Amino acid sequence: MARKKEYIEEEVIEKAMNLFWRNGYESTSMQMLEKEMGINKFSIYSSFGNKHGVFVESLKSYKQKVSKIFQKLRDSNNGVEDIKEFFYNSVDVTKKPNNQKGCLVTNTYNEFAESEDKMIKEQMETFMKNLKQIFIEKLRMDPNKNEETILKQANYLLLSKHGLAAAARVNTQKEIEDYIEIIFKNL
Amino acid sequence: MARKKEYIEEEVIEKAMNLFWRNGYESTSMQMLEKEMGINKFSIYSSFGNKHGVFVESLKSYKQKVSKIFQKLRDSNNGVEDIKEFFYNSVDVTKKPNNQKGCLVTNTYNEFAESEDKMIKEQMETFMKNLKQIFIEKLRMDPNKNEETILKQANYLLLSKHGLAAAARVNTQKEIEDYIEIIFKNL
DNA sequence: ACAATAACTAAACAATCGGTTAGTTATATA
DNA sequence: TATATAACTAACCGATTGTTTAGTTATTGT
Repeated sequence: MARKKEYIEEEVIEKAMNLFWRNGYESTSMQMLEKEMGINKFSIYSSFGNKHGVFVESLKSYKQKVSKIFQKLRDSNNGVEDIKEFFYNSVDVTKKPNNQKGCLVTNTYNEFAESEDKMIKEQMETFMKNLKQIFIEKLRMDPNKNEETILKQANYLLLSKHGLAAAARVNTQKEIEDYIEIIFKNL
Repeated sequence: MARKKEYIEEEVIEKAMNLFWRNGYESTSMQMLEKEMGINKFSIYSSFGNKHGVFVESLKSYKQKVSKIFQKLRDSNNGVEDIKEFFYNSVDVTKKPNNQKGCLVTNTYNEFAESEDKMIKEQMETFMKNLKQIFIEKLRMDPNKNEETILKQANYLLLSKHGLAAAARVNTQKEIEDYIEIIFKNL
């Protein structure tokens, strides 16, 4: 029928995701996206509608990227110890390609905290809910914990994880390690 | 010599501060500032130089505003328990005027994490350093803690406070209370 | 090989950004 | 009261924002 696309949407979205991860939503312009994604505005708009659409797809791409770490946590069987391992994995900067800092979801959560963007907020909610559910399952592996304690501690871990992701952007590796150690002393 | 100013700089800066607090730096435009401060651009620029200048003064205004809570913490004598009280005070939304969320310093810390703005970064550093020093003094009130433990726990509290301020923007009062309780469980 | 059509380029769009400036108004001092 | 001068209004600046569109190029099915 007609001409082929000269780019793969999944590939250019991953590049966009890295840019959003580094700069946040507002600070990332269409010009920057053009350059980073290697395609021009027309292609971006025809593939993803608008800037917001690029961002939503980037978030999905990010979720897919971290789903491996999530799956590893889900599949493990050492309870709280696995969560600790998960915390360490999520701040391991050596694994991150371009000096990426923190967690894209947490950054987005913060940047959109006062916004009314339903689509983004919904994505955030489900992400957090999933994570909390995994925490609950891991905590249940300890027969000494009752259900009330488990729910409280899951909440505690969720907020700690949020704080950790925020801290990962500004604090040193050493400070973060000390932080994680004490987090899990309280469980 | 000449005409009098029709506004008080401290007053309009407090209004600007509330706007920055709600929206962050980038998302706050000069137009919004004009409206909120009740004066026009010329006056803003003649009093504060530029947008950045308005923000720096807003940060100072914020520091002054929270200095009472800081002083209360400094003056108290119950060690860790006072820090816990301080944590509760800093998230007490009922005391906040216009649905303000979180802490302006922490929001700024996050927003400027990847920036090279030395003036802002320096303000952040001194703020955090002061807070950490207060934590250390409170922790030293416990004779059972050695100096190494104190430093680690001060770090832990600083990052927890950071996470708390971030969480205060998106989480419920209940979740936050659970979080604070567990933070102080083992200190 | 040709016509249909989708993907490309590049220029332009209105709106908004932070910031400036020419011209007017008010006031303290002389 | 006259004058110097600071504070005001409001229009305007160039640059950049996200988005659109007119015109060109490449590929496909017939």
